[in-house]
Amino acid sequence: MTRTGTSGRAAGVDPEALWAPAARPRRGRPPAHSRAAVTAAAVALADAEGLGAVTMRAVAARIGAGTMSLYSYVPNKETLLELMIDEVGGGHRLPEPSGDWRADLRRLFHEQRAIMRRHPWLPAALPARQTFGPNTLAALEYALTVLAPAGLDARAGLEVFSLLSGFVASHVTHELAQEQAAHNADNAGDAGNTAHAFHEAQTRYLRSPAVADAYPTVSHALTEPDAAPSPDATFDRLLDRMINGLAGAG
Amino acid sequence: MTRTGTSGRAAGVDPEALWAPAARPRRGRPPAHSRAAVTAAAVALADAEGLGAVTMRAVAARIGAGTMSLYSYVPNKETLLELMIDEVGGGHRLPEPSGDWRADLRRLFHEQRAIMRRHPWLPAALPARQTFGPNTLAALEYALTVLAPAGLDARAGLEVFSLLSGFVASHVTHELAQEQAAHNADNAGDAGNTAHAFHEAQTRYLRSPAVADAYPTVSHALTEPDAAPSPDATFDRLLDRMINGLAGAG
DNA sequence: CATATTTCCCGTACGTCGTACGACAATAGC
DNA sequence: GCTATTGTCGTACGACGTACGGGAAATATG
Repeated sequence: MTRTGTSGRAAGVDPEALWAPAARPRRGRPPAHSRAAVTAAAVALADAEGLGAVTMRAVAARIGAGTMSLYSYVPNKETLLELMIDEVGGGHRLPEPSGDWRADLRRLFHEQRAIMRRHPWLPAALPARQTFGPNTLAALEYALTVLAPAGLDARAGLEVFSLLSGFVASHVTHELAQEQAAHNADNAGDAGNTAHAFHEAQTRYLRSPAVADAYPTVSHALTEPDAAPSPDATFDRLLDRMINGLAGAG
Repeated sequence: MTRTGTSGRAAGVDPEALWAPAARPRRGRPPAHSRAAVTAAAVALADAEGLGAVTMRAVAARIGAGTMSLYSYVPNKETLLELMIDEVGGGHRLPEPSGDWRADLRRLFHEQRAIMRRHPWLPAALPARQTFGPNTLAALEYALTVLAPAGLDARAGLEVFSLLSGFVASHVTHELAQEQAAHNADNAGDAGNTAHAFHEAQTRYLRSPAVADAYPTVSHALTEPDAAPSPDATFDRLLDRMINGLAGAG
């Protein structure tokens, strides 16, 4: 392992070289793969088996390459994660701004939600990572353009974008966890059985006198079977409130 | 390594046993340390050298124990992280609800911000981890109690709490990153020199024609030296907006 | 076609991590 | 003392990210 510095921040790679089209030399053995192929394999792996399954060895195996061959295309794993994040950001469909900036923002973050649901590892991969690939920049440019008529300067626009993205990520994580829990409750089969058992133990704990006496409201709130309202409607409602709260009054 | 299941979710340990006072047996060799001491050492280590420095070996060394001795007090590292999170949650000072629920909420999340600034690893450790230790539950109970008169049921209250916590974490991360950048810009000394160089390369990239032409607004917004307004005032303003947006109208 | 040059492939190896296992040590009850 | 019980921790295993460098495959030059 090679850790630089004391915080978790990775060393960082020249962004120009990272995101440039990478002109190929005209001499020597041609590469058997490509950065895009490596990234796509990593994304597919994360989609199928979770972020924890994305190891250099596993990604290499998936494209039929030796482990160390990956380092011809990607300087290190941290960078590969940034490439993955930007790659899935290509799923955005961004129409022209309509003039109604609230509606445009809604559309943008609905797209973000859809992308995150398609790639459940994304919310976990995002925090504390700044990615400036073309797809990420495109989404950001769209948001800032749309927000300009709302009376927000660039600085405030960045803040709003970041907070709304964080909201969407956190909300999707919560959504998916709840759907997973519901799924586990249904089939008592062996798949996800340990997860179900853990959830039961947790509920038992939260209902125990030790908890229920000291924190009655929490105990009740967390153990109610909660007749979940439509996830889509909930998201819409919360997103609207966030947009109004954050960008509402100049 | 022992990974259970396909997602990154850890196996999970019986919460009752985890958070109970752990009555000591009256026979056999007495423990040389305690769960609290292990947790405190881990927190101190994270405070001093970052979350990445928290390894079982390092924590053990800090209290003068063999590495494997830690496993008498803590079932695994994931659980130790949960203990750390709850431990620093003990920093909350929660006065009686005043009747003005907006003011009470503001106070609560100001406390959260202060805690996160004191323990900069906390925002990174929080996401996708559900902790139900006494301090976390106390803060949650406070929030739900305070929110009840605002016309939110338990389910909505949980949502609001989770979203506001996420906001604070994301905001503090951003704050600290900016302060770090400002610090790096000042001293061209060797400490943080690579970080400074990386930031310069990034700025150069964001100003390059390739970026500036395609994403002019972003390029401008991200490379302006931005005369940062008072962090405290910014936080206050955003928190107010979030509170009004999320809990504002029934 | 032969050779030199450039580029890429990837087997091996190192250091680090979390943690399973089990021999050993220290206590309390008999 | 002896035995049962509990805590300590040295050793070891299987993962991980990745440095290193020898060999293979292509092109350029003659």
